[in-house]
Amino acid sequence: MLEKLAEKMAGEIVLSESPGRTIRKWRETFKVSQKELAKELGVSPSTICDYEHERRESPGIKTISRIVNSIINIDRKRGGDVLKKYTIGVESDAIIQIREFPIGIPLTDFKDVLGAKNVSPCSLQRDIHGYTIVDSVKAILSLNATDYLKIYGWSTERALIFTDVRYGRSPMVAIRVHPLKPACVVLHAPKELDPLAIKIAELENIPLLVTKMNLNDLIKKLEEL
Amino acid sequence: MLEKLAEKMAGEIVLSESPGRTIRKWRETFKVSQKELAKELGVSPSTICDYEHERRESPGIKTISRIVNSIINIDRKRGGDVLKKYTIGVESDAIIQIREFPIGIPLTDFKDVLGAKNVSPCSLQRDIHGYTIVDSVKAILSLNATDYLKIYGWSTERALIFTDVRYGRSPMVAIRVHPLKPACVVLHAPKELDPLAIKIAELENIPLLVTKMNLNDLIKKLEEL
DNA sequence: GAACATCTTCGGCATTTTTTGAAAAAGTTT
DNA sequence: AAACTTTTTCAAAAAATGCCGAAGATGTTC
Repeated sequence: MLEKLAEKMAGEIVLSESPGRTIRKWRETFKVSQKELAKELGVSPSTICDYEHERRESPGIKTISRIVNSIINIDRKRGGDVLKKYTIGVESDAIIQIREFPIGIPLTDFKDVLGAKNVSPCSLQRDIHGYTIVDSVKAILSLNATDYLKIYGWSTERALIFTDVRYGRSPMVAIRVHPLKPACVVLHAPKELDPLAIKIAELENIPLLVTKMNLNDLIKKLEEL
Repeated sequence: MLEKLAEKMAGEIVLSESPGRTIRKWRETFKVSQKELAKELGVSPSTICDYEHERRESPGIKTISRIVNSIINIDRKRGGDVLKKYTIGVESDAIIQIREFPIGIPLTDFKDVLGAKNVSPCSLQRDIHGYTIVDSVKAILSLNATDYLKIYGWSTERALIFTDVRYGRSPMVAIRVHPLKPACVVLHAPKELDPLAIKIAELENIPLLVTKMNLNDLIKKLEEL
């Protein structure tokens, strides 16, 4: 989530008609003075001013990267007040990871990477555009209906990976009652598998995969995708 | 939507551990050769290669901006095949505009800008972080449950502005049955106002505003926010 | 309005970028 | 394996960035 904000800031600056003004906009949004920012960056305040006034027409990306990170960092040191405004609601630790793929990848490839098995009678003939890894127990405890938005990154054409699964029933029930349906559900190392979970998968026509891969390996493998 | 993709590309490149590899990732995602990209940019292919190999540690943002725009442009000239993959689902014209504010703004300010009236008994003591303008008739015809995600940009702390409104009943019913609730609903120039709409607003405790401002003016005013 | 902090402007210099073109390397097709 | 396209490497020269520090302008607070 935070990563996305940083990317948004950087992207906006780069593509802006007036990069300097955009830098300023963000600095002011975070209520950081030039002096403060300069100190964090280890440069003199006049340098910041020069950037904001576009004395350099095309600052290097390292400079932009440092500026963005410094602004965020200053806010963090202060307690992250502005940051919190962007991380909708509470920064729940129920969501372990959210990722988007640059382009759709075939679900079958995704399955193979996970070393997973399709336990539902649903076809894997489709592409997904990202995945979300959710701690199923924490999710039930901490996520309210609105927070589900977070589970879906950009599109619903994504896989939902549930970890810490008992029987796989509650994750599927949650999906059943919610209007936003993922393209695929992955249960990570369930103790047992509730037939009802499979039934729901069938009803909703959402492929249900099961993997027993170690969680860290799984995350690593996915990151390589 | 397209703007966001460009921003994402630029932001990713700037903040990447390896900007060169990220440039390459995007070039390849769009299936553009170095030569082709070089031609579009008006530089020699070796230049592109040098960037991808980070011969320059911190290229200027103008360079990045040109690269991102060129890649997208090439795809566009070809028919926008890759671009389409990013505009999740159909580029519905039901959504007229989506915007995020850098920071929350008081709902009362928002109301004043619209020259709107609060027809519900709900308090305006809250901030919103963005708004979505939706053509209510087209929305009913073309948006399915999953597409509602699009209506909500980043957060649900936003105003939903419905245009082309008859009585304001169906927009409110849609909100009633959906788990994601906006912070405020604005009806644009309804012919009449159904009491049920107000009742739902009250039940859900969502302020219901009505404005008669001309749509173009309204969009313009909002853009100035 | 004096004292203060914040911001703006700019000369100047070391360091980098930007870019080319040519030649070599790597990958594809036939 | 020849013919082809695409990618890699690199020296060199002009241009631009990155940065400082001092002096002036602008705003704020007491």
